[in-house]
Amino acid sequence: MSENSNPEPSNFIRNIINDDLKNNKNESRVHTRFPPEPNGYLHIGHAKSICLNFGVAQDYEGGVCNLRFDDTNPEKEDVEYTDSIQNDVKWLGFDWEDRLFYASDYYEKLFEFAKQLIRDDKAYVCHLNTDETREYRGTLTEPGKPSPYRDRSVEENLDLFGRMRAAEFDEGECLLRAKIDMASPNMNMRDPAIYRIRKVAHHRTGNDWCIYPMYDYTHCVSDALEGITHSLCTLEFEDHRPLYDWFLDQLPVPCHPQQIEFARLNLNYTVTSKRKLNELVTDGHVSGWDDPRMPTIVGMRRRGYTPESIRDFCGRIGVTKTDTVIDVGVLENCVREDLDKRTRRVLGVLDPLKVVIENYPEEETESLDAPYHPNNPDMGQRQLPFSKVIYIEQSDFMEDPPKKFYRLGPGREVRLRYAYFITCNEVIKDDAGNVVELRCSYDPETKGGNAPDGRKVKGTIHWVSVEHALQTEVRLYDRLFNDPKPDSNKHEQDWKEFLNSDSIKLIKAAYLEPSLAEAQKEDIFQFERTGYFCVDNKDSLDGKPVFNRTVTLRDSWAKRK
RNA sequence: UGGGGUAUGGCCAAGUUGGUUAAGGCACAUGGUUUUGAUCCAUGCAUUCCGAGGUUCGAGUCCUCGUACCCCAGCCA
Repeated sequence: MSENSNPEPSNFIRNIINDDLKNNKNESRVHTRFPPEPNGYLHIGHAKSICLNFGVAQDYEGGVCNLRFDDTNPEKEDVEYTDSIQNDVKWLGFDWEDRLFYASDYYEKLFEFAKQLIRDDKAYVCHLNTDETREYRGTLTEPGKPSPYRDRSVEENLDLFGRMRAAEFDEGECLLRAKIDMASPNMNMRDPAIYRIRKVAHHRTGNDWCIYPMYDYTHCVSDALEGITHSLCTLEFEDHRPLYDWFLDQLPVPCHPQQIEFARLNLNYTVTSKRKLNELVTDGHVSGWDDPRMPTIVGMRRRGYTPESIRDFCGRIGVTKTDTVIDVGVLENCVREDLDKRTRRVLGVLDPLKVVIENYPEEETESLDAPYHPNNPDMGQRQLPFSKVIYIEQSDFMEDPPKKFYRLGPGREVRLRYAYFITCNEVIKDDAGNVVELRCSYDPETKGGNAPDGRKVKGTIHWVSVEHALQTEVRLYDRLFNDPKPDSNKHEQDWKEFLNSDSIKLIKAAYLEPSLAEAQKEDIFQFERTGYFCVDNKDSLDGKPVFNRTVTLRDSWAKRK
């Protein structure tokens, strides 16, 4: 591939790496890692980090990226999540090859390193309880004060730490702490915890351990043990960097990776905090983590978003240290762009209005050629059955149309896509005055959609033969929230009050062209003039696909109204 | 003056060591093509880079002083 066809994005992290390479730092290696805690499902925010970490590695000669589970808090973690996370990363199109690691792989080494810290008088066992620890820590503006246990001897600390591991203490009874600086203006340096006691089973190590290492201690050491060169994380860890470096400076680790922080992704009309996503699920506002309205990877997948579109999105938004809120429209646009070129066009009527073509023979059915893609003949074509009674979209008829309305109205002529010109002769209403049926006539000369006399029609509408239609369920999804910033802390209201009550519209019986009976799970189509739809990967049955609307088409007509 | 960060058009974002007309995408607007009011194509869209001073022949890029916003007081990550 030529390099100009898809130039690498320029961002501050790549600039740092370029400099490092120029200076022969890290033996000119580039080694990153994606380090999720397996305590939930991955979402679009994680996708940014995944694309960054794997993407950077991919783009440099010999660069690699590890998948590492930061599993140091057994109470919240589970194999359900390690499984789903691996699936999601793979689905996004990335490959960690044989480099799947767990922080829990390093428990024994971490324990030995901790003893080293004690021997060097850089760590001590502290018996302050939680409240006391908080008091001793001081506040943002006042320094903390040293724990009364801070000056225990190396021997005593070694003995105590061994007994912590041997389960001789209860949860919360004591901690192993780093001995740094209780007066540091950086709270993270005020003798942070290294190990705490948790008498719970770990999803991988079972009951082997009753003490678990903290993130700050574990992460930097894990990075170093794996030979990571650039440890990319989000902005809130900026204050932790001195501690990251402190641990590595004390310990005989093989290398000292550089932590670099970037801004996490925020999307408007969306929430991405794990807590809130979880609340949506447990409170039943959505059907699960994979509800098509969820910003989770599984949700977006079920919605019909493609890995390509998500990767494209992550590339377009850039990587900076600026706190920003990206317009979801950018994501939707990436989806449309990808789907436009890859999906087959089909006809489907979601809100049917019956049309009887009076001059069309009663029993006749004809088969019409219909290409799958207007700009790409390679995608082939299928046959469309046409007959006397068809459905068109309710919104494609107006009894009293405004100017600029190109569609059907009394006495008007339109083209049925790939079929004939029809003219509306009569409007039939029910007792309540609702339009229930149109009586039309067709021009046999216009088969295929062109008039031999050269006359033009302004509008082309989609349709489906009633007799041949596949009747199935279609779900129209929309944004989950009405407000651009549902979780802004400036709102007085609870974020859930901004839930969009119309985020799902269920159509029990939509009428689709019969070829769709063969659609397979996760196939995506464009229903002409209405949007992109994907076959639900859960509720679809053989021959009876259920469709989820991925995203609508752009609609400049709707905008005009 | 607790500490750490960030400020470039409606939303993102590029802008190496100061040097001509401040990339690009999204959005928006207008025109063209079109059997999807889709796609596609063309054009337009920051006398200005948070503000005020200053240095300089020349500053988004350097200096000074301000302002706004974000993060930090888990035995979570």
